[in-house]
Amino acid sequence: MYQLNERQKQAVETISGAVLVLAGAGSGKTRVLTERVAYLINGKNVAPWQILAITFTNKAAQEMKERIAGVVSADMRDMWISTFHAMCVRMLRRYADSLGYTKNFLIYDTDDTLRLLKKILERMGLKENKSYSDRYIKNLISKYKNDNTTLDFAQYAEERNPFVADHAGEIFDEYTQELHKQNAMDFDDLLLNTLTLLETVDEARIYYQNKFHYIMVDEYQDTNMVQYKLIKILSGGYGNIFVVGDDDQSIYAFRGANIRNILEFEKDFPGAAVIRLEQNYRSDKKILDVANCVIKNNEGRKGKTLWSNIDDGEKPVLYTAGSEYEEAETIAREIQRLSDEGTRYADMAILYRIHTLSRILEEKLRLYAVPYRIYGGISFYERKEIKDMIAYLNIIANPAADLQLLRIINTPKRAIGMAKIDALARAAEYGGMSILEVMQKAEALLSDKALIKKAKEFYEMYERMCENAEELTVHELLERAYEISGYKKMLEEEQTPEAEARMENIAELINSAYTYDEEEEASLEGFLQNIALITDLDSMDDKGGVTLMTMHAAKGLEFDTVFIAGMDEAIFPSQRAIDEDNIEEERRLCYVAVTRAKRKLYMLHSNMRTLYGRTQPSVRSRFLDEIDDSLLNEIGKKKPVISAKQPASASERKGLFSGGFGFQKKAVPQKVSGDYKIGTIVEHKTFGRGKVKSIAGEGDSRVAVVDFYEAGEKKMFLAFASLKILK
DNA sequence: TACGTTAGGATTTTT
DNA sequence: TCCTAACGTA
Repeated sequence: MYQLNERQKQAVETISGAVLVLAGAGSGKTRVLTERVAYLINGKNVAPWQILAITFTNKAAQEMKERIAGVVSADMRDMWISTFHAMCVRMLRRYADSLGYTKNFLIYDTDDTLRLLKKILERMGLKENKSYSDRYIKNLISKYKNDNTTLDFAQYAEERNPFVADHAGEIFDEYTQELHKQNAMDFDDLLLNTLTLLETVDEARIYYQNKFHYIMVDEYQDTNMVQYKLIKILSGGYGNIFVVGDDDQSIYAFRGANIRNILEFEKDFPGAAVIRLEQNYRSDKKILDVANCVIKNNEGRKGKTLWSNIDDGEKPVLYTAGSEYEEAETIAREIQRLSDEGTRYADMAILYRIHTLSRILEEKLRLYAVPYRIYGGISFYERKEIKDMIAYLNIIANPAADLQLLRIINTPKRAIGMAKIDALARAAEYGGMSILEVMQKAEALLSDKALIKKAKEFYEMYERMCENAEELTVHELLERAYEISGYKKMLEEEQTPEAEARMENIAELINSAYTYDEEEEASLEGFLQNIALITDLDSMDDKGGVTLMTMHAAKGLEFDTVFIAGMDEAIFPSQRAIDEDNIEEERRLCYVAVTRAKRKLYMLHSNMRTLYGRTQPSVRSRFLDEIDDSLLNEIGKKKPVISAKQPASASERKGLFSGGFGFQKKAVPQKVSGDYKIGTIVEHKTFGRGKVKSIAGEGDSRVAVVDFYEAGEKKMFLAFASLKILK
């Protein structure tokens, strides 16, 4: 491993006071963080329990733990290396009662939160009101909590969206009350309540301020207002606060991150040292030039210029395609070529702004037999089957967990529908008891015969699940619930690839429970209390395919070769960002995407694109225009060319990279295609099949007269018509 | 209650 | 275009 450079060394050894390290992409910030911990412990005799290191994801925390363990011999179990949320849970479990919760409070994840809000909105009769969608309200509440303003929610909401002013306050109050009644906190409450704890409970504040002599925060540009305040208080004892971040990589404003935290660090912590890490050890100089060219157009930034000693690669490529099909095919073909040259699939990635672009990419990768893996979408613990199984565990551990019970009361199907659920819930409300209790005493409490029967059946099943539960390990309980509930049978009978995947996921869950059971003090309660915070069980196992992911998901990763697809206006930057004038964050995203590449970078744009069912001419991204022409190897058509659903012409498919790039080695099956000519048989979605009678015009305005067999003669702009060429 | 049809909506995502 | 959620019907 290389020697630390001067700046890195300075960052490692400046241990007292406030320090801001502006660490550009690939500048070795993780290295600095681990070396610094090692320096504190080995060199300065700091005890591990006096150190607090905070990350954003479990994965990052895990990685840091492993790397520190490699360079430090001291016992690290006493050192706090965790995410913000895990840290808060730890503090709250200790002091929960001083905030009016019990120590075993529940953590509501996104899904639980949405369910609860749905219930409240329905109760208030706002279900059909489009202004009050559950997702929107959830985001608004989350933003409100993250911002930590002095406004109350009703005011906050009204400022942002007058259409929601009437009921915002009431919804929020209901939501808060309901959570508290359930002894539950949502993700944002974890942070917010910890802040309240530290602000109002002297004992807790003094304890932690004295405990943590050295505090370190990774990815500081992603912190929100509450997180900033937490850090501010926690470092109030010794004042040794060390944050690492890159304002140019702040891409999470939409979920509450506030870039002001990093921009104003020196104001927030007067006398702070600022260290810039600008030497990049990852990318070729030519790639960094592109990144610098783009990011320098941002106004609100600290200012950094990345440089690199590596300079033996090729110029980044800008490829202009005629259609998204051609774009995808170009990528697939080039990947195939690079693979033949010896680049491993796992060292290549395709990045895009929106998930929807992955579909066509997938299609073409399959066509060219390129192995790939798609990341994103739902994470392991958000999957339905996993949440269902967890719900079963939850009701075993806590019979009063109504929300969890409702989740699985009719999964698998038990003929307990809306009407029956309603009746049960009402009886529970009326009797002041849980729904399970109602089912237990069904005969005494209910009158409907069919309902009593169902309730008894369910309760008997539940009892079998709970039988000597205390003596069983978590994975045993899971296996039993899986069987007894009929969930296993349901999936087995489905006989679809989806059900197959679900079964594999549940097997994976049981497996992770098994691992947990090995721990000391393993208990069902312990397992459930931590599970809401775990998310990346499906961590990146490289099975060796090309990686497809959003640019957001790619932050922190690196690849030898990176393709950025869909560099079109309205996609990247997104239409929303253009409308709301949020271009700077998009530009930072572009910077992140570009700097993922180590040796080769391809940026692609298409002159024509079908998105959400509409085929439209597409203009190249403004970010591409910001790059000096001399830095890029431009390939492909400059002028928009007409293309229907298939790549335009046979001559184009042969040598897409006509400048000497990728000729095709493998024969690949192709669908019939060709250019529009008089006599071409075409198909239109509504008009059906027809024959081209004449063509006039040029470029975008090329018009064809088509004689449809059934609909008769129609004049069509080829650029918009979305005609399928049959012959 | 379950299933088929239709209308509307469609970024980015961790905990 | 495609997916989901909500609605109406057997």
